[in-house]
Amino acid sequence: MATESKSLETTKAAQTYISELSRHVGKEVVLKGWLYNLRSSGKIVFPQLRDGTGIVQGVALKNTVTPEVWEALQGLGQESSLIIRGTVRADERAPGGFEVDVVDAQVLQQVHDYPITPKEHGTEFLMDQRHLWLRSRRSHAVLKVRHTIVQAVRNFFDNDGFTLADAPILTPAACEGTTTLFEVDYFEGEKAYLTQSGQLYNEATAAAFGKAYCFGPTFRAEKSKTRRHLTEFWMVEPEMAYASLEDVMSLAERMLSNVAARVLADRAEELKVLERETSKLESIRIPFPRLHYDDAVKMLQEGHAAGALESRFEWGGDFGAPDESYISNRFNKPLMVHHYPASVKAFYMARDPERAELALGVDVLAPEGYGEVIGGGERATSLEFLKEQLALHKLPQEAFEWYLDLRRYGSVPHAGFGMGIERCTAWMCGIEHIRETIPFPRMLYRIRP
RNA sequence: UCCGCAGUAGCUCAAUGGUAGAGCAUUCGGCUGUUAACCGAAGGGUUGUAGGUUCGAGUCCUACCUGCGGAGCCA
Repeated sequence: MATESKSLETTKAAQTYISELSRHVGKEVVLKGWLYNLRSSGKIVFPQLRDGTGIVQGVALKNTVTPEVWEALQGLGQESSLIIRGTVRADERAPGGFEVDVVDAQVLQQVHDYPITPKEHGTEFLMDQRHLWLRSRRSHAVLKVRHTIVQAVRNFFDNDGFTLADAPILTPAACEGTTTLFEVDYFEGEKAYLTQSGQLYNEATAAAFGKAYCFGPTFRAEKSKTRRHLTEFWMVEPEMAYASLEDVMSLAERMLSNVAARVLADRAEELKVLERETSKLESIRIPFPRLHYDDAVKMLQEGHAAGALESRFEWGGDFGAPDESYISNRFNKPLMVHHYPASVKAFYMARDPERAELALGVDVLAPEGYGEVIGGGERATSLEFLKEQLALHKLPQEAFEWYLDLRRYGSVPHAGFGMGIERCTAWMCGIEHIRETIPFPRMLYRIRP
């Protein structure tokens, strides 16, 4: 239910954004946005305007505005689009510190039935209304933090000598397992899949640029229904030629501490909206604790003996969610667990020369139960070893010939990692659900809106 | 795929097996400083679907549907 406004004359006026109001105190400005909330008290109304950069309260008195303006503001519903002309005034009573004394107002569209009210709502309902929920303070704050994380990550790599060289999204074969691929039926005589990692292509670009990274969407057809999973998520993957496991761990901790510092500096307001304890982010500083898989297993077995864990963890397995939480909760910083058994890691992982059963891999486990945010390691360099591994993992060698070429022509030690942007965002924001960290989440049982 | 939980007004939730209710939202009225404003009034329901038990089912039973949480797997 909506009524169109007839005259849009004032839309031509130069717009001031709410975030810039401090520079316009005492001056007249034109604000263009949407009604966040309206309160009225007889002969005074308080329209709260939202414009994407902030929220500000306007004040209109019946005897200081024209009858037309007064009438236009009466009974205006949430998210009505409108333009306000008024004078900026510093006011301690206002949440943002400023108010606007309304001189003129132009309603572009009156709205009366906006579905998201200022009261509580369930997640299912809000997710169905995601296209509108994005306008809320909370979504706005989370996505602003995401934006800053992406920006910080890219700046970090750009300033560290990395070249952005994106990996393809349509691929002919799996990078890791074949069970979690989305199949695309388009290329003649051949099946294609949506990428589940840019990893293998990064190894090619690292050999071309020395240090390269890709940043893009990733698809996993996992039947996972947890707060840590999306079927479509964004991943940043750096890869370095002439680099070791040690180099990758150092890169990961430098990047994460850099990102945390950026979020603290640029998104203080948003962290406040999200009621995030900033001390948790302040502790994300170099160096991060490092734990050998053997020692992690010992820690888990002691945990079981002390009654903190239900089942006794045996050497050789991969950690389950409760195991991860138990270990990472013993540290107040991100924890780097390295030297996993090769059997639980991907085929391209390099082996520990001293102990062939160990892979030179590392997982970075975020504190507070956020789990694995980074996975990476050193890659195998030997052509023969990789051929064996492909066979062992029952992967078709023809599909990987181009990859094997990287070992035929100038094979060097190299290493890299992948970080899930959404998991990182959920952690920095301190929110329960990863699905709030992406504008339009795709999950098992959710492809709309 | 497996285990557990839930579906009642637009939304969030109540309702011993006995007349289906409240707050918010909406509509109307009141209020010159409201902060999820407040006060008064009105409209709003095939209780997820289909069966069953019962004099009587929102409530008990069965199946299905939808969603949520977790496991496995992963970032």
